Amino acid sequence: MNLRDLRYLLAVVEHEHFGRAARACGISQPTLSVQIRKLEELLGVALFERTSKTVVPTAACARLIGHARAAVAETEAILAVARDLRDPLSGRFRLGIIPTLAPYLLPLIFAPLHQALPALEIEPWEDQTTALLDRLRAHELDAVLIATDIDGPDLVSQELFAEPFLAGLPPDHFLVAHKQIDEADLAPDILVLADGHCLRDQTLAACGPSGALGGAMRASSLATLLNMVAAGYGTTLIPGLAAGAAQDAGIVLRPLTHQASRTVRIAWRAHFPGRVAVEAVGDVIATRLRGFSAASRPAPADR
Amino acid sequence: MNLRDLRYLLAVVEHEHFGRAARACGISQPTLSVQIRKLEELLGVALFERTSKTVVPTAACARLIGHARAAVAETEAILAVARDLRDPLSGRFRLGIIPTLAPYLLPLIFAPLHQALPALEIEPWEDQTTALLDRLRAHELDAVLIATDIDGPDLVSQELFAEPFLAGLPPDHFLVAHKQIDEADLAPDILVLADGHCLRDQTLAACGPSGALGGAMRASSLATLLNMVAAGYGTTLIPGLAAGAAQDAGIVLRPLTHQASRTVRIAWRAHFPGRVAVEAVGDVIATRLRGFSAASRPAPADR
DNA sequence: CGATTGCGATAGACACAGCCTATGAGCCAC
DNA sequence: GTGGCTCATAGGCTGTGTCTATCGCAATCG
Repeated sequence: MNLRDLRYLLAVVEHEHFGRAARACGISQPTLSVQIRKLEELLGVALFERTSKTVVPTAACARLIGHARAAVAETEAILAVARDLRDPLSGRFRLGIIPTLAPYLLPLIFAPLHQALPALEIEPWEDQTTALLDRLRAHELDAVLIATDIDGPDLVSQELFAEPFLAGLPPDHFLVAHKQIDEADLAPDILVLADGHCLRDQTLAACGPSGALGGAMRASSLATLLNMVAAGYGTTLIPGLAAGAAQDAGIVLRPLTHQASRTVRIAWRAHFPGRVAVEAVGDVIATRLRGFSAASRPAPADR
Repeated sequence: MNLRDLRYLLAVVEHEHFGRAARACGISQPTLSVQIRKLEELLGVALFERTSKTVVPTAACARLIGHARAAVAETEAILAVARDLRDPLSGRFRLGIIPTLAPYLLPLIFAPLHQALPALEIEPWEDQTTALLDRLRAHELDAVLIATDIDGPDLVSQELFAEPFLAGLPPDHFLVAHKQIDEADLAPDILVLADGHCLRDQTLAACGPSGALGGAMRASSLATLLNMVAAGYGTTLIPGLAAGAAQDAGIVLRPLTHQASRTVRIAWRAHFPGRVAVEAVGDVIATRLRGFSAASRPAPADR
């Protein structure tokens, strides 16, 4: 049985006239006659009582058309829903973001995203990189914002912007006297985040593994870390976007000699059909952050 | 869009695997891939996120499958209902019967009909011939039992049995002395039914138009007529099937010289698809009444 | 009363859509 | 690297839905 046949059936029921029903269906009358006849043979039931003057639905037909109408209506609904869903820049967009980025980046991009992609409902999800990638692979996220390179061939990513690090010092630290600080000089009393935060690895990579970096001193969040540095427990690397928060906490910032930085990227499943939405989101973020790394570097001062 | 495509869609959603879904649908995997691809193009929406290892429905797909399931279910319902309706010897059967026949014929045929056609629900409708034919033409009846020939080419009929007439006399009527009565002898004081009853016309045709037949004396029902005859108001022709009722009323019956009779037939629309049901009903009635006219005639005594 | 009109059914030709098999391309495991 | 799994692609075939042309029937009209 075919949906087309059901439409034909409904048309004949409505018009009680093969010629007019055929015209309404955009087909010729013989075609309609043949198709109705076939439907009757398929169902094993006479659907219409035809004379040269009248076409009247049989009792059996009356029992069937309700279901036929419902079936046709459901397929119309499918088309209607599909039409609504057609715009890839609409609907829910579940975006994972790492914790050292989310609190500082989200306030910057929320408004631009809403303005550029008004139909896209961004649903942020904050977790560490590995958890985000797991959820991404499990189709529980549509894209993630991370600061590391990604692995397998199942995921692809795009660079959005470079986030420079700054040296974060307690106000009374002896390095405060320096205008610029070598990453390695931070190592002796550097504080880092707990395992799993990519910022921890990035800090260690930039400043070198200092055996001294207080074993117990692993902050569970960047906010905690900032407060500990401000309280004089040690130094740390501050991601550029958190600079404001660090200063608010009372931390003194200094540019780094080797301009250590991390690259923020958006990643998604290689086969994700909503790729255009991901790229649109990425573009908005990259545009909003354009010039950020340059501006926050000590140098050119041209903007 | 095609129902087949929706079935394919549901299969892929269920199996999350093109090969197995194709096998479940009884088609090859390439065919399924192509059809799903076409459906996606038609809807303008990606339905599945495919990798070499996994097939996962997209969010859009999840929004659609409910409707797809409903549409498929409705068509299954159509097939199921049609299966139930397929037996032409089942369902409602609206049977019109003329008033001079119904009370006496129905008790005879109800049980045989129910036994022979248990799935057929006979719905009797009692009215005069012209009203019955109107309703028949209006598709409000499936067949009618009448005692006249029918007209147009839109209706066809089949003879069921001959119903002989008997002379009906008041017990004290002078003709009671005769063993057999000539139809014409009844004319002088004959009573007839009201206009519209075919029995009226048949009586007049058999006995000849007697100018004397009391103008005001037109009974509205055969039962009334019988009682009036029994009370001595006149004579009449009694249809054979009403013989018992006539005797119960106190009427004396006598055979007729010319063996006047009427033919009971079943009629239906020439294009009525339920023709087999009509003929089955007719057969049951004819079988039940077989030998009736012979038996009620005075003669052969061989049965 | 024959001609015309309007109806659905039928016949034959054609084109397209769905199906197949064979093959390709990507990924994974051994 | 090779074999095996996945889905995608290509090319050829068949079935069927479609058309136009025509028929048969019944009602209407001049």
